[in-house]
Amino acid sequence: MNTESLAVSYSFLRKTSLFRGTTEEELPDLLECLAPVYRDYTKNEWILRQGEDVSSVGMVLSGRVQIVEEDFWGNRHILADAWPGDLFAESYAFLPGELLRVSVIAAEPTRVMLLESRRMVQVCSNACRFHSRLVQNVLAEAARKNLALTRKLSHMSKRTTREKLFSYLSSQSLAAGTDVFEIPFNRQQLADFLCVDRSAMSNELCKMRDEGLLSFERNNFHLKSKMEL
Amino acid sequence: MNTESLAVSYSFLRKTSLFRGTTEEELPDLLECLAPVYRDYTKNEWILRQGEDVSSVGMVLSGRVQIVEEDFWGNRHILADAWPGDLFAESYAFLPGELLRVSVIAAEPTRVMLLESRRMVQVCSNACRFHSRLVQNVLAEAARKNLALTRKLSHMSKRTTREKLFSYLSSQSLAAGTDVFEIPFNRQQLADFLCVDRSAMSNELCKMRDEGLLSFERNNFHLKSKMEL
DNA sequence: ACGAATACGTTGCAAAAACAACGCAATAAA
DNA sequence: TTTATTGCGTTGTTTTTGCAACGTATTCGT
Repeated sequence: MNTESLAVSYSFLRKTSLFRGTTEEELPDLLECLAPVYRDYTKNEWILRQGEDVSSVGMVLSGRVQIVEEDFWGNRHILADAWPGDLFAESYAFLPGELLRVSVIAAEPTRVMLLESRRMVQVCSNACRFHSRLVQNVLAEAARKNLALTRKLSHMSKRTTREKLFSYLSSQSLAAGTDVFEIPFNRQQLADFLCVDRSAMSNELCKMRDEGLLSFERNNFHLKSKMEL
Repeated sequence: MNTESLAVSYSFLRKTSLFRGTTEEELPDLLECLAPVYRDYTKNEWILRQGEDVSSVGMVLSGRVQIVEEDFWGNRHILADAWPGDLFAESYAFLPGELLRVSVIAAEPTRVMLLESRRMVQVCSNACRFHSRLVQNVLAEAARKNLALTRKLSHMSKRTTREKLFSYLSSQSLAAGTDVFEIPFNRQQLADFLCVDRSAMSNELCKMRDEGLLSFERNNFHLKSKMEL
């Protein structure tokens, strides 16, 4: 692990969810105020280990990291990838005393930026309005993630594949505002998202179609209301 | 719905997750700066409706509200209760343009406080350091919720009841730091949490015990490591 | 001490899901 | 054009689950 402090491209940062909306001119001041720490890791090097108490938000600048979980028996599960611009450990950083339940490892040679959460929310005489933007972005990201998790959970909490499908499709339909809509998944991806078997799901989908509850072609669906039955 | 603006007890507010850590003296200034709107609702009166675009965080002051979801066919599901001190619609409030996918209804005669999210993150000449505390609290709550959802999801994404149990118990064991630990659920609550049938779960648990993978008595569990097998 | 309520395990059966294997059409690559 | 590859549906078999019903020990209220 190398801790040289090299420059980051402002244009790159301004595209990230964290710094979105900051102007070219205020970004340098903001960065100075945040006092980021830059670190370089080789492939397969640990960035954060399960059990640590972190107080900084991480951002991938280049390369790629994996969020992994080791269970009681030492089995390792990959929970997520983080690509350039993505944050990691952000939930833990804002919860002092909460120990990491996951580890973060560099999947490739990777450079990251660490931002102390304290500095992100703290008052700072000269950069308050930049902080305000930063806080808005962090809150919006947390909120977005929260809603996505809540929605996924509401589908997955259904007992049968049919109910999971209805829950998901109903949600998509309401989001689209019409009973005819397109989904962003193919069958395998939808099955993975709902945590069910693809063929079983495909089967159920066709049964539902045969019963007249809906119709579809590829990713295009049409939910039938009670009126149409 | 009544919009009288009556006082709130400071001692009550200081116990809520949102205002935790504020001092008795700074709270009045902070409240003035936040310009809360107070509203009273009768039983079964809608507070927020699906499809609305909210920009304020709600807090229940007295009574109780329910977060409900209406699906494509009009079936109503109760997603959660919010009690005095609890927030609602907080994820939506920080996402401008994101339309409510749930409704909020008063389950009893209820008084709520609405706080514009803009005012919570905005710079304000005289109360910056109070805002800093508020922002910390909001972020910490979002982070806490996020972690809880992620963990629950990681259990629920397992295919079989046995795997769900292992995922949950392993997580509890790691949190406790020992292989002997207590869980905060009885069997029915655990089954509800993992979204499986109680009797099927009980059955699986006993099979796992008979196979020597773990032992338990009531809420006390002991996970056996590979060494012990 | 008594009956009621609760928590938990157990069993059998029917329903549903996972799994594996295969066929077919559409698309992409050679 | 021919040959892989991908996406999707279909079928049959095995495993797992949900569901309903019941037995028993423990707790609780009176």
